[in-house]
Amino acid sequence: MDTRDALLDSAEQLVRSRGFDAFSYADLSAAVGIRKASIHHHFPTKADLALALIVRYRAQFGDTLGAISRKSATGGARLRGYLDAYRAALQGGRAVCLCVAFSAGRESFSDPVLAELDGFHRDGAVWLRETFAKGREDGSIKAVGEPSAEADATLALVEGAQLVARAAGDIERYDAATGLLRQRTR
Amino acid sequence: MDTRDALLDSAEQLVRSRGFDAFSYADLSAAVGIRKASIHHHFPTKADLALALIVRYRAQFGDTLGAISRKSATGGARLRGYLDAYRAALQGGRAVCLCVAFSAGRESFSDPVLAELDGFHRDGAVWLRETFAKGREDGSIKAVGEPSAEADATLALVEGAQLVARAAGDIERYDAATGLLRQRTR
DNA sequence: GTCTATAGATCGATAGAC
DNA sequence: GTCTATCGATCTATAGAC
Repeated sequence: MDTRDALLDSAEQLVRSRGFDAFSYADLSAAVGIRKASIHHHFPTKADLALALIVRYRAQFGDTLGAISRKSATGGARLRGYLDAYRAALQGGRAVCLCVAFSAGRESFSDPVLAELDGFHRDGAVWLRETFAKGREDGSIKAVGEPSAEADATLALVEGAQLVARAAGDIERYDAATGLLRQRTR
Repeated sequence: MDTRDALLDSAEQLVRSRGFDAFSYADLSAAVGIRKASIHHHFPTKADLALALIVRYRAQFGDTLGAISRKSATGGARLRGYLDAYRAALQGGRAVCLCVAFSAGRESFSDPVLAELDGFHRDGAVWLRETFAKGREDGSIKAVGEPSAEADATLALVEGAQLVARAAGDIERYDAATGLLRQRTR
């Protein structure tokens, strides 16, 4: 793996576990094993690093959603895959997904970063809307209301569940918050 | 109002709009109109300030929930009051409530602060559980599942809705995320 | 209780050798 | 592309006069 990717990987982990404002190039230097000045060669400013992180994350998460779609026969299976993906990102309660971390620190970011963050949320809402529409058609999700309203509610639910679970450092909170929704897929 | 309260008020606003790590005693000094060194007289360390903020917020929010309970005749009315309270805290999309801000920055806090934060979440979950139980009895909330599961889901939903709305700087996102739940109270 | 002054650390970022 | 060295700004916190 080249240095740029290693920097992005370590930076993403630091953002997700500590927050964007709470880690420094010194932390990143220690994690990757090169000097602070060398990081600036790859990402001249921290704003450049933030943009690279969110662009990569949005693309990767789009791939993840595509993979869930392909292997899920029903809308309910898709929704369970989505809940599982956010659950895995919690790392047992020691991190949140990058979008939650970025949403929480939105004051620190430039407009291009905020635009990507908004795009990430819109991507997720579109995918969820299709998922609920499918689940309503095939009967694999119970009591489906307006799909776009279900999508907006589900996006907020999983991000809030991550936040609450992370605050307590306990992944049980995520399961408790998402339990009713998961039950609707059985 | 005495200086200590003025400091807490300004600090709370700064935390909710920028995040705990992203404001400094210099910002607080400018907001309140006394010198940085004078702030240390009231709150020797920033950790002391954090604890005072969350303790006060937990107590105030408990009062708010009590007031909602007293003026609400049904479980549904209580739930609408809860959704309204979190909506008002958004300040049009320019801030989040203190618990969301603290949850997001949990790495910056000492154990006593995290214990208060957890207490805040437990208080809210207990109140919501009673609210859903009441709404199920009096028929003012539709399709109520297990009250404690409804409570955990609702807490995560409103915190996530705040996060998404704040990220976009648009309170419409809060209304979109909470619309289905609100509909269940009609 | 508020002030001036400053300590000591850390921050993001840059210059220039190799 | 990575390094040493360093800059100027900012951070939390303290000392001591008033």
